[in-house]
Amino acid sequence: MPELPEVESLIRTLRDGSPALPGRVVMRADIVWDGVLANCCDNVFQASIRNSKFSAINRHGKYLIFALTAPEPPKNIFFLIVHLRMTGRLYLVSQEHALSRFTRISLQLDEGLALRFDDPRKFGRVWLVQNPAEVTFGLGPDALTVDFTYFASCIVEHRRQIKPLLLDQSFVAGIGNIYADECLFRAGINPITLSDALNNKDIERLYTAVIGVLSEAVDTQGANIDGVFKEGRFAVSVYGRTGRPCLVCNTAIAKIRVGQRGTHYCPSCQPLQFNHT
DNA sequence: CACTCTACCTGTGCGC
DNA sequence: TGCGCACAGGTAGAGT
Repeated sequence: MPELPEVESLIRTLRDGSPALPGRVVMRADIVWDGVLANCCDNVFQASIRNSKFSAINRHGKYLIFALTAPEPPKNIFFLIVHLRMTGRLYLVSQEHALSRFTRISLQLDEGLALRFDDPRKFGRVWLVQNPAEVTFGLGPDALTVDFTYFASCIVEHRRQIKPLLLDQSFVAGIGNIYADECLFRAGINPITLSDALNNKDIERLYTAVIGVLSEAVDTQGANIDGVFKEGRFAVSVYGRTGRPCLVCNTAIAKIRVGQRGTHYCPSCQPLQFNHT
């Protein structure tokens, strides 16, 4: 599942890899499945993006934000927003490369290239907007650069289980199920601890864990999880390791459901200490 | 406000 | 081999 580190990794590949996306011009848009278009119809999408040139690539949480320059003066800037959700994939290939059965959009570019969006589950969406905030207005600050004061005050001002709070994109943007489990493990915090029961030291450890886990995962091009997501080299400690020994204390990793999500943790390293009411 | 459930989807992997 | 089914999870929206 692409989360913040996988999305950031993808941006770097598209921006700095070879071939690179910035500077490429869209010759034609092929919408293979129009359910992927979140805010416009097939015709409008094709007409709007045609002959536009890709420039900056950015990200807010798990949303990819592609700046494009329209061809005719005044050459206004607009944005293609992409959310990969769970199984979306975005990649640059030669136009000769055959479409996969899961290709939903193929953008034909100059220089014989194509930007493909594949998504078996059809959960991923794309938007075309004048301002990225039209899509990202509900998101909290990006998890990689969130500041401690904001982070700490949101935690104590709410009274929610800490894991669902970490997953709440309006609190911080970018953490998904895998990294939520990893961050809580590193911080030694039980996933169902109520947020207002955390003291300053706990919050500091959690903040350090969030920034640390996510930046390490970015540095290693994302997570490496058997059968789930194997693009990168970031080794998970608890996610998907149910029943296997904790890497710190050898206790069997437990799996429970928290807010309808599979949740992995070490009962010994992450004891539930203070959920008084 | 916090929570739970459902819908959206389909590939994968299990038990039988 | 093949069938049925639980499972995976990001997000929105409705309901408790």
